[in-house]
Amino acid sequence: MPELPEVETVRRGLESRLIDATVADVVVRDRRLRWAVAADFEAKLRGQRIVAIERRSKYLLFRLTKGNGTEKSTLLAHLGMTGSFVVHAADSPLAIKTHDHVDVVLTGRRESLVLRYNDPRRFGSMHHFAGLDAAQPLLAHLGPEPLTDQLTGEYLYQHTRRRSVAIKQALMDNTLVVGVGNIYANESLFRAGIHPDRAANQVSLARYKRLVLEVKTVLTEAIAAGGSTLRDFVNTAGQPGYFQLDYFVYGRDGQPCKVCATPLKLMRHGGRATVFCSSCQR
DNA sequence: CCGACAACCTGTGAGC
DNA sequence: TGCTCACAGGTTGTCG
Repeated sequence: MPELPEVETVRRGLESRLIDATVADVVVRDRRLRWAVAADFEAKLRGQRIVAIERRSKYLLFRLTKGNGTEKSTLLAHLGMTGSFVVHAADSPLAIKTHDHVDVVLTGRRESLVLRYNDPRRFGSMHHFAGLDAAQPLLAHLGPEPLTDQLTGEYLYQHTRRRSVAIKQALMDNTLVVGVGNIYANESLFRAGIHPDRAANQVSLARYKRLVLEVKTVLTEAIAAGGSTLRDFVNTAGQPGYFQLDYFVYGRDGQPCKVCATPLKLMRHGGRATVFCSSCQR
């Protein structure tokens, strides 16, 4: 389901309802996520108050405190391919659906809430750890955030000089830059006019500058649209996205390029579909 | 260090 | 209607 814009959409939805709520209970129905949910997960979370909800790459970080506020910890969650968080009022009918794996029951300022995690493919994950630890193994090797000044054309150029992989694959490498998944890699390469199969070390500095501009633009547009609507994406109110981002290439193989009408081509990089225009992208 | 590929899972849609 | 197959937003781990 989620790429960075979707995760950011979820983060904003959760933030609007869960700040200052306190964990009253945790129910884990299936511990078998990407990594097994720790045996002491429920106990660690009970009594914690949510003070902030942040995002790093496609991870959500719920910042927590307990007691007088000096004891800080973090709930780290990833939605994988098919995970979703939906906030329910605790007193409304709550039929358990297939793949509703985790409930976090929260005492809010006005009403009791249930934060429910559903994930059919179970590629998502949940961890609780002490502190705000940037050294957490899952976070330690992540590249810069795309929507910060840390991502520049110069940065990408410098860090791809010895990389012969296709630019498409480099762009999706989380150690180089985070948050660019398959959809937005396809879209930003099209917008930048760069052939997805071009070796990363054969892309000029000028073209990396253009690519960075397009990555930032397409991600920003998608966030503004509330996350793209793809299959089962739902926001934290349980509603599907209301806006289908107007894709140039993603999912359009065989159809005419919206710029030059050349039929779009399909190829694969690491098992992931790449759609491109052989005329517009060089 | 780099790159290729398998693995983790279930659901859905296409084709027969 | 029902079966089989390919494929789907992500990331880690292993091997050469």
